[in-house]
Amino acid sequence: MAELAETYQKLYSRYGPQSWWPTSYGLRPWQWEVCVGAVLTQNTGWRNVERALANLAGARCLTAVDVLKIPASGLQALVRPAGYFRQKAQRLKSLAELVLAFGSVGSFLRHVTRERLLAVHGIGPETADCILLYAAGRPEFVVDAYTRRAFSRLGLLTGNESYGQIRQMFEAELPRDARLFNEYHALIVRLGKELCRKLPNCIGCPLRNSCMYGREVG
DNA sequence: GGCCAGGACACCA
DNA sequence: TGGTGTCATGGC
Repeated sequence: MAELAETYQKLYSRYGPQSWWPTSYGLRPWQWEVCVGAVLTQNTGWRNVERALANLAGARCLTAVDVLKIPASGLQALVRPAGYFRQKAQRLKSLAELVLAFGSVGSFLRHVTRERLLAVHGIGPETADCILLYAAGRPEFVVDAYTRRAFSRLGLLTGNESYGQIRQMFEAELPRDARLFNEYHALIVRLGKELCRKLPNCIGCPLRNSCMYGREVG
């Protein structure tokens, strides 16, 4: 499966560095903003997440302590643009509780385990891996809907693999390097946004003229 | 008006 | 264990 390393090189050549994760709303510390974004982006476009982050910043709800202090109804109103606002407000409070159980965001990121994150109601495997990779800087590969779609299109996945199977596939072949995993996931999302969702053999596929494997995609 | 977006969980067979 | 329904907003 050397294709995964080769695919990364081709995506990087095509799109260049993506430099995820954007943190520019002033939540503190910036790693907490990544954690909040990871929850808010669940099944939601990033533009709507940005509206919610701007609301939080505007209301000076900047830290995990602030999230615990604010009434649920107030937090719901702030995150409303990101959708599922009742669920996500509760999930942010649960995550803030876990963070503060470690004393600080820094301590939380150094010591929290993946299992401890997954034990939080509303934190699933992708959200947990996003937090570990993008906030804690740990080499945990993030799998999402784009990964399934793009690599199924390339014939490297059937589309029926579990989250853990896909994650293991990437982590087994690639060097465990957080910067690599960071860029790779972001590049996959960039590619995924260009792939036509409705037509598996779409002639407009961006891979058509620089196909990873020297053949038509589909 | 329908479809989709950087998921997770409850419920059921 | 796998399939299905639910949660919700905003852009196109």
